[in-house]
Amino acid sequence: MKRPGSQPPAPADLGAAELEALTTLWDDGPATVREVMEGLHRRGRKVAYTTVLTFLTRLEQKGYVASDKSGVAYIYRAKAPRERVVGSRVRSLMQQMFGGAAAPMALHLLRNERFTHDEIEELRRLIDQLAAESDTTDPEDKA
Amino acid sequence: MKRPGSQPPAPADLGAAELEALTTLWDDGPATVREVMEGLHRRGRKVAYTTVLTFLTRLEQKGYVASDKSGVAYIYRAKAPRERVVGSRVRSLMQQMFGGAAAPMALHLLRNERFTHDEIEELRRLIDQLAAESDTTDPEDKA
DNA sequence: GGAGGCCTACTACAGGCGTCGGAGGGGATG
DNA sequence: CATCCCCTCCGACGCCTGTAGTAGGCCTCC
Repeated sequence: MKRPGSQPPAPADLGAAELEALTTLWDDGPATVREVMEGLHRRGRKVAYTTVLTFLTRLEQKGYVASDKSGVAYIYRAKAPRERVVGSRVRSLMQQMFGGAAAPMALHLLRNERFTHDEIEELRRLIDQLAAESDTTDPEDKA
Repeated sequence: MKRPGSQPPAPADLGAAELEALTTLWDDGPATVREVMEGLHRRGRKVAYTTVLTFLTRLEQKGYVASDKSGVAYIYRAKAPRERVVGSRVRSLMQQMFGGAAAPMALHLLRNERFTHDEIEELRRLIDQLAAESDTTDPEDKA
């Protein structure tokens, strides 16, 4: 019972470094090992070429990236959608720290982090929208 | 350069299981190894007595809990404030997944999770409050 | 054709974490 | 006293992850 399939990016079996490598692929698009390495270096993670190769290989085994041989070197590209991975990590933290409840986490964020005017306005718009939906949807399933 | 002091709970050097043990202490108050074990069992983590002892010992080394010999067994109590640990984990995830930006994370949560009427109202109140503070505070440092 | 450079594959290793087992001490109980 | 039981200490093991060295293949440029 290690890792069942490989298609659907499982829960959160990614280390910090692996995740960062995957992030460079999300941000910069498909790339060779060398390019990913340069991306990591730019982000301040000074790792050796073979180390990056290891990350990419493991990411591929885990189903997060795919590679195509094209010309001289393999080109790696992210296979797992960023949103999916982000969602899964957020969920995981929510589970660990807030027993799976979203509201406390949202409140925590709003209370403890700083936001600009514009961000606050954007948040408010979204809240208003949620409130509107909630008014039209929830009455059905209230009791 | 392992772990400098031990007083201030460092970034996030806690495993999932260790964190869960710490959580039982937060939730149920100071407890013996056996009690923590029972707490973990209730939460669905079926671990052996000595395993729990290991968690607690490591947590103590890391400065997250303290123990006092009282009578037959040691009583362990959380030393690290829950809020502090929660904050640090949230920050860490925010760093990893959103480049350290709070707003995208908040928006992500609001967009992807479900909230009840009441929760939405509470969020709105908080947003309103932030907006008000922002109006009185930010104009100073706008340009 | 040999030297140098880039690429991949294989192997390795240390530290962290989850998980225990067994040894040893001390009080309670038959 | 012999047993039990509960507690703590020590040691261990396997897996995951970060990190990398080395070997071997292939192309290119003297």
